[in-house]
Amino acid sequence: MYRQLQRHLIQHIRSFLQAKYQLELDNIVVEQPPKIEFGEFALPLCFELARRLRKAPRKIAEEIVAELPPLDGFQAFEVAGGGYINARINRGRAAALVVEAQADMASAGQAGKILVEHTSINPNKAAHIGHLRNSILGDTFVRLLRSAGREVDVQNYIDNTGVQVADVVAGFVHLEKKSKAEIEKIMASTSKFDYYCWDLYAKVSQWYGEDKANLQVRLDTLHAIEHGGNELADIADLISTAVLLRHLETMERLGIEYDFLPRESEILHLNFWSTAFEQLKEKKVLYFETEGKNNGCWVMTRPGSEGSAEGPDEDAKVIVRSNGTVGYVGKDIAYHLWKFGLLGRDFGYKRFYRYPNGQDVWISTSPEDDELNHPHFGSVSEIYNVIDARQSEPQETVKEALRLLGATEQAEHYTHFSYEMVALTPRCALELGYEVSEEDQQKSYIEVSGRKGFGVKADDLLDKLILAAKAEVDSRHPELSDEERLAIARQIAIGALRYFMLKFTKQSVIAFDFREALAFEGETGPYAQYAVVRATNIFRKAGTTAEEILKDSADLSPYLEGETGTEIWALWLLAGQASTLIDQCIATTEPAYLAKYAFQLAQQFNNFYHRHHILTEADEGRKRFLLTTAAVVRRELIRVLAVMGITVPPVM
RNA sequence: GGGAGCGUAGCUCAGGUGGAUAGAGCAUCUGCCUUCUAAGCAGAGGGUCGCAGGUUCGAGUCCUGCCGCUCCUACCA
Repeated sequence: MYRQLQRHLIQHIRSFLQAKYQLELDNIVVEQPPKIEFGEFALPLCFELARRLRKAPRKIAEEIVAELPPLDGFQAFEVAGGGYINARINRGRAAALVVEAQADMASAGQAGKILVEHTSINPNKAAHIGHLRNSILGDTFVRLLRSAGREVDVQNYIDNTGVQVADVVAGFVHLEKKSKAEIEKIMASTSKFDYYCWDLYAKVSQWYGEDKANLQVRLDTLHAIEHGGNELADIADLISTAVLLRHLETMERLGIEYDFLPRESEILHLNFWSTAFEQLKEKKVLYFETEGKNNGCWVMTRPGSEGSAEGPDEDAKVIVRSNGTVGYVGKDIAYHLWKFGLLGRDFGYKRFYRYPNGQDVWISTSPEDDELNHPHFGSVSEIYNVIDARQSEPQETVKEALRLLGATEQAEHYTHFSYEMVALTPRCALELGYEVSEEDQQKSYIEVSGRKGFGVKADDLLDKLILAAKAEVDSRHPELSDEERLAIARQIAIGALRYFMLKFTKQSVIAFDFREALAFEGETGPYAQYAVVRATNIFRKAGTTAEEILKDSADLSPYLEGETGTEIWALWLLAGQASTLIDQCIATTEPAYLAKYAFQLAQQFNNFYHRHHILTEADEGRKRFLLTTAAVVRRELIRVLAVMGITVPPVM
């Protein structure tokens, strides 16, 4: 409702300004007045006009208000403050729009498929809370896009041939002296092979520090894996596939699913790089350095730098080393050319995993294993890479390479969805039994490190949340079966976790603390879920449903006037802004706004719930109005929570 | 050295392209369960928006300079 009316208002003002002053404003700012009594929209444009028209803002506002023609759906335009123009909408009409919800549905899907890449955890250890932030942000953004009618493919990039996997392979083979068969036995004996690798990974990192020769083992292992077709590569494939499956299971617990898993092994073996290298050389994006410290390397000038006037550009980014091997940025350039359909090559595809709903996850594979009738991923028009802020430099390099290759359009639709890391508070680290140095104890947070085995595992946190929620549900609903209570506890735990990860803005480091993450009160997911449950209870006790109430609505305008009416109208207005918020979250790639909105809507509903007792209302018309109010808020709250991947239990 | 970001209540954080009296949650204190579930509601205290200048009708927001903190800046991935 709000989004639609706002568009009409801007259009109306624009054409009026053109007719009256021959003014063409490309950006008409619309705000919401600080108080609902002032109306629904506030236009500060007269302050801007004051300079151009050389008149006092208030004077201009009076002039405009006096001559502005009426607009359908709007009741009045008024001058306020030092020169604001406030607009009042017709409450009854607007409320009817909210009830219908038709006009507010996402604008017809724009053309062009979008690719969102998120999660991309190295398949050598269990997922931790930092990975959770990535996946939850990415998954929520996917849901935002889909709710706006966009077609989205979700990719989870698997670096199955990198050093991190090599580290664990070296750990199994050299530290634990395990054969492939013995590793397979370990896998079969545990349901959490990723946990086993977590500990081993930490041990290996320490082992490297003990002897320089061990570092050579690491390098040799890496090279064997990259080359492929040997025992170590087979073991790497075995381990990385097993850990990847664990990651999919962990994410599935949170309702996070993928469409395609491109692997680095295919990027290597299908020679994506050599094709990209030809293009990069031909377009002179890379040049061969013949002197200085980068002598013998293929390098790229850094974005923003003009290179040095004389002598070699020592600051240039090395893409191909002097020994002829390519770094990961090079492989990433090739991969991104593929994403936009500019590489001229494709992966092989095979099915890897099937979700309970029948949806398949595909994985990249060699041409021999390519399944018939597979879907094609890639060749999209827009991409979003959910990758933490530390990688912004390489991300810029890839984008710059696209630009220099002439793919300017694609580079513009390349978005690094950047976010800050999750760290642990020193208190939390101590609680977990880690040794914390004096120096670290003084810090406000300590960075999580998979290499040191320092962090909170995703599955552990979720288990802890479920346990805490279960205890609450047990005490509140002894009449339910254990199975039912567990199902509810799971929904609450997921709601708490997803909301927690979304409530912070992306650029804020989350200093993780169990006390806050395990909270179910205040600004949390369960708070919003509870508001919906309360609304549901009203309809159940009234012997009807919210859907039924919304089917036929009378004229609500009589109940939206006066002091009480205005107070309830504020709730309607907020409920009518869901689509505005979804648009805003997409435009700014910031899901936190939606979390904030959901909380505010729940908060205002709880307030309404407390002040207006619906079932004992004697006036039938008024009772009907209050029920409609609850039904509308409930529907929008459920819708917004669903975009955040949060479902609502039947009772709490 | 260069680049990016951050600094707002005791703590954790919001504060679209400058706009009306700087807001939440937690914590502390005071009330409210015979009512549609108290995972809730109402209220109180708590602020030199890091510091100093500048831009203008107007600055937490923009510019400059300081102070403090973090990350990036390898022929590792």
